[in-house]
Order: sequence, then C-alpha cells, then structure tokens
Amino acid sequence: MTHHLNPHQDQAVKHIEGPMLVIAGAGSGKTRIITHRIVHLLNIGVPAAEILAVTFTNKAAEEMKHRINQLSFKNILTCTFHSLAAKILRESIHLIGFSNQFSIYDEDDSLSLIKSCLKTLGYEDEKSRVKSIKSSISQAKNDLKQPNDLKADSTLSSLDFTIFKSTYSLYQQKLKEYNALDFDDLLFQCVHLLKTSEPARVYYQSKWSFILIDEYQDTNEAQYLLTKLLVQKHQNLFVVGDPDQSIYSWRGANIQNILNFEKDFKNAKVIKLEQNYRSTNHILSAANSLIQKNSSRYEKNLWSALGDGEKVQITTHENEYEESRYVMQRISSHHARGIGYEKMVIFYRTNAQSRIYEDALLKQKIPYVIVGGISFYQRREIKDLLSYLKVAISPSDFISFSRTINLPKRGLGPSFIEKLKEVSERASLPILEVCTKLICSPLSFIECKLTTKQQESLKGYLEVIEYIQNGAKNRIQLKELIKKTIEKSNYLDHLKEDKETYEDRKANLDELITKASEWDEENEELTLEHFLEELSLKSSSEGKNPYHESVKLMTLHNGKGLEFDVTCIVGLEEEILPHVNSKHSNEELEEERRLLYVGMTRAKKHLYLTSSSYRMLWGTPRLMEPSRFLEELDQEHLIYPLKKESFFERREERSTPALSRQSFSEEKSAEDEFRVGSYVIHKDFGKGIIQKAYMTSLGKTYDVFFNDTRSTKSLVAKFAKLKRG
DNA sequence: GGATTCATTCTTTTT
DNA sequence: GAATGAATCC
Repeated sequence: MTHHLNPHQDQAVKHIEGPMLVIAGAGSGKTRIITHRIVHLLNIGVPAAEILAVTFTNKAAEEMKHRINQLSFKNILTCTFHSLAAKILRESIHLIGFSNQFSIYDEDDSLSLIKSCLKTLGYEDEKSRVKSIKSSISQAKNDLKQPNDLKADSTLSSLDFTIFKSTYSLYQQKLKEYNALDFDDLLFQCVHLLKTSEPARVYYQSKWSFILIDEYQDTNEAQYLLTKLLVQKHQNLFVVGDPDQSIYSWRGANIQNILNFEKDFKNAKVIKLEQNYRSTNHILSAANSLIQKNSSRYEKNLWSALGDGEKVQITTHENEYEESRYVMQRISSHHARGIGYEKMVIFYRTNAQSRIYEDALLKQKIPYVIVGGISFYQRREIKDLLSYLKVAISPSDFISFSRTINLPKRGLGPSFIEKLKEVSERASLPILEVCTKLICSPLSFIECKLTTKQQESLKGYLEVIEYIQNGAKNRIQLKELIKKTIEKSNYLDHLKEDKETYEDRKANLDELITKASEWDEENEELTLEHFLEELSLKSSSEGKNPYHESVKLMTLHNGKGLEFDVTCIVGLEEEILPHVNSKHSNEELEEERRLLYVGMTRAKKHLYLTSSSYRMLWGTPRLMEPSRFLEELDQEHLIYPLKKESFFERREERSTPALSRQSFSEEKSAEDEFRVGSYVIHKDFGKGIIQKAYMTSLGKTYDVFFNDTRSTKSLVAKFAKLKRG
C-alpha cells in the first residue's frame, strides 16, 4: 500500500495508553495499523520485550513479524493464542501440578483417546458419536467448564448426558496420566494457572505492558479471559477486529467479546476505519448490501476511492463441470490480459469441492496451490515419526506409544498394547517404563508372556527410543536425530508396504528432514521439545514460496486477511452456501452470510459468483437451488454475462416443469405426471425431489431423493402413492 | 497376529 | 464417494 495514514488510522497508530478498540472494516488496513502502532511504541522507547502481539493463525503471526521487521530491527513476540498459552505453560504449568514436559495432542490424537475412553467405559455402541462428544468437550473447555460444572442440558437426553460427562471426566484423567494437553487445554489450563497461582499471575501481568490482538471478533471465552488476566495490571490493550468478519462461532468464538469491549474495559476508546483501500465500488457496494441483511451488527459503511470498477458477475451453469469450465475460461482470459495467476483465487465452502477445480486446472495446465487443506504435519508418515520423538520425550504418552510400537510390524499388535495398558494402569507406571521392566526383569510382570521374537522386537523399539532420548540430551542436530530415527526404526519398511504411495511419503519425510536442518541452522539452542511444540501447533503447511506464480484454491474460511485481483466464489447454492447444517438457526445463517461477505471483500477488481443447477452431492446427483444470498445482493451492482434474461427469470423457468436440458435425466419424462425436479411427498419418506423418471417392467418409476433420510430411493409410480410437494 | 474384504458412516469451517 | 471400522479368512 502506498497511501499515507488517514486521520483515523493515524489516531489509532498514535494511541499509547489505555484500552482501544479498532473496528476495522475489510480492506481498511488492519494489519498495517497494528504493525505501525508497534513500531510507534518502539520509537517512543517502549522495550521490545514488553510488547506482545497475538493473532489467530500462524500465518498471520508470521506475516506480522515479517512486516514489523521491515520497519524495525527489534524482535517482537508475535504468536497465536495457542502458542502463547503453550509458552506460558511450558514455563509454569508445574505450579498447578502438571509436568512441564507435556505433549500436545492434536485433533486426531484426542479423537483416538476419546474412542478408547468410550471403550473403557463400556459404551461400545457410541463409537459413531466420538466426534460429537469431542466437540461437546471442546465446547465445555472453551467455556471453561470442568466435568463437574456441567449441568444436564435440555438438548441432551439424560443418557447422552451421562455418557458425555463420564467420558469427559475420564478423558481429562487420561490426558493427565499421559502427560498431555489438547488444543483446548492449552487455553483452559493457562487461564486456570493465571487464576490460581498468584506468582504466575504477578509475573505474566507485568511481563507485557502492551498487548495487541488481531481478529478480536474471533476470540472465545477462554481467550477472552486469558486476555483479561494478562492486561489487568497495565490495561494497555489494543484490539482490532471486524464483527462482520466473525466466522468462527462454531469454534466457540463469541462475537459479544468485541461488541461488549467498551463495557468490559473502562475508558476504552473506539475508532472505526471505514475507508477501504482494496476493492472498487461495485464490488464493495454489493458486499455491503449483503451484510446489511444481518440483524445483529456494529453499523458501519465501507467506502472506497478506487472508482466504480466492474460489476459483480453472476452465472449459473448446468452442472459443476460446466461451472468449473467457465471459471477456467475466466482465469485464462484474465491471464492473457496480463494478470498473474498468483493474483487469482477460487473460493469454495467445503474442502470436498476442491477436487473438481484441481482436475480442471491440471487439465488446463494452469499452476495452482491449495492453501490450507490437509496439512503437511497431519500426514500420516510425518505424524508417525513425530510420535516416535514424542514418546521419547514424554514416556507416559500412551497415544504416541501405541501409534508407533507396531510401525513397522513388530508382532506387537492390539492385544499386546491392551495388556500393557492394563499393567501400566494398575502399577501406575509410564507405559515406556513398563516396557523396560518387561525386558529387564520379565518375572515381575508375569501376565505378559512374550515370545522370544516379540522380546527381540520390543528391545529393538526401546533402542530406538533410547537413541532419541540420548540424542536429545546431547543436543544432536535435529536433522541427524530424525534421519537416524527413520533408519533405526526401519520405518521405511512400513511405508514400503504400500507401493503406490511409497515415493510420495518418503519425499515427505525428506522434506521433514530438510525442515529440521533449517531449524538447526536458525536456532542453535533449540531443543527437541521446542521443535515438537512448534510443529504440533502448526497446522497449515504454508507453501514453500507463497508468491509462486499459481492460482490459489481455498475454503472461504482460509481467505480471511488475503486479497486478489480476480476472485471466484463457486458453488453458490442452497445447502452449500448457506451450508445445510447452518440452516436451522438464524445465527448460523448470519454467519454463513458473513462468510460470503468475507469472500466477496477479498476481491480487488473482478468478482465472479457462480453456481450450478445440478451437482453430484453425497454420491448422488442433486438438483440445486441458487443461494438465497444471491437474491440479497443489490441488483445495480450485478451483471449476468451468460444470459440475456435476468437470473430470476431463469430461476422461474427452472421451477416450472418445462425443464428441457438435463444432463442427469432422460427425456422420457416429458409426458409423466412428475418430472425431474418436481417436489413430491411420500407418506413414509416425507418430502423429496424427483431425480430421474424412467420405465421399467413394472411401469413408470422414479428415483426420488428424500430430504429426511438424505438418500435416493427408486419408487414405482403405481405402488408408491406420491403426492405433489 | 495380520491381511483382506465388506460395510457403514458421514460428510463444514481449524488452532 | 472416501475413509474408517468390523468381520472374515489365512
């Protein structure tokens, strides 16, 4: 950005003491305000060590550090809430009775722990609900509720509640036993620490006299309390956010935190930044017209001095292939006219939608990068290897132990693990120690009869672990440590079992080694613990070179904070955006609207909103309805390049039976009572939609997709008495 | 104990 | 349609 600070920005940057809230609309120079304010603080003599900048993602934290470094040589702590909490707990968690060498469990780790808890409690049948239990636990922790604080909720049946409560309880007990914290615990325990330990509170409250928080609208209860605890002494809290871009309520984010800022912090100053430096006006006005449909918001109106620009282009296509072809065409055409691929983005609501665009881009030989998605550190081979390191550091970490003990196959399968677990629980010994005892003094744990072969392989495993432990102690280079771990464990044997993926996975391991050697160079006194911590908190595999000449593909959630010349938002259909699961409540619906708003406001010059009439969804072809959000956009900023008649006439046309062009149906349906796309009601199955109409030996037959069961049934007309829906 | 096949489930977003 | 889990067979 080349502009100077406008008066509002200047006021924010020059602010020094006391709480301040900056409501920063999309494209109003949010990050710029934070970085400039930090530099301003440094310039007036605030020591770098007293400034703390908190962001929401690792990417944002790194970006901020980078931008500060462009303006100043001083080193400022920029981190995410989670990494801040991890840092604090590493130093001080012993004050509340945990070991400072805890492991951090990611989503997968905690899921498998919850699974095993359910099993222990005898709820075998509840396996399908692991995920919902996980999210309930997560929700409870975000609200800082321990198992005993829970009250039966009207939404849960009493049995469900019992299951939930006891599982949560056992899960916490196991985490402590395994010396592990999950993501939510990092925040939870950190708040707990600051609340209960006076010395910790005093220490951390005076450590940072200036705290800045980005994306404040996304804070949850735990993050809010952590913030409050940390700023209590100095009250120099500077938060920046935009309520209209709050898109993480499903993760516990509480929009009230930003809306109540003035009440929470006495004498808070508020500044609104409403000038947008990113988009041209048709785009901006269209986005404004959408977000104004939300009822609960902090009123503001963005404006831009960048001219009218182009109207927002709306198109509907026959099916998702046509849709992707159109997007390809637009991308190529802009590229031909001189816009680099890296300035273009394709946004979708769900990750599952990315595949068709990958295929299309591959076919067109257009370079692309998927941003977000399956992260490098969540790949199986990487997690396996890191688990080896984790067990070595944290010998009670049962989850990492059971992940690695039989990789490669050592003849030490589930039943062996089960037995060990029992012994370890009964003797309350770390799982690794049980193994050592088993080898050194086999008589003391008689129940575990091992074959000689098993003993040998267990010995082999322990040697690997021992090697890692010694290596860590003697500060061997990480690169060396990882290389040797792969060698000594014969892990590659395991990968070789799947020849298809072997090369890829091996390449990933090589990349891990490369990353490790980069770490070795960057930081001499880096310990293995630090390395593991950093990796467990990092989910995005930020591309090697972010400015690479390639089209970006990502979910709308991943788009926050970015901007693109050419922005395509695809799949604008009911059930996708807004997503099916968000349609029950108005709050969730408003969040979907904000999500689209975030996507639209990424666009600088060209914005495309596309949709399909038919789409393969959950394995079956479905007739899709255009997203309600399209109707909410102010018409004067839109254009429908593919059709002469307006989009709404098309919509009319499609809801009448005279549907002539259907790629998924047969033409025979012309004289039938129901046609493809008609809504019907079945007395047992409820409301449905005709997907296919055809003749069989039994007569007219329809394939009907039923909303209630989300499945398609083939029904013979004369037996199934279908009514018009 | 291990591998293969079959079946079922669940499809949102992520630190 | 993918990915996980259970059942079955070696």
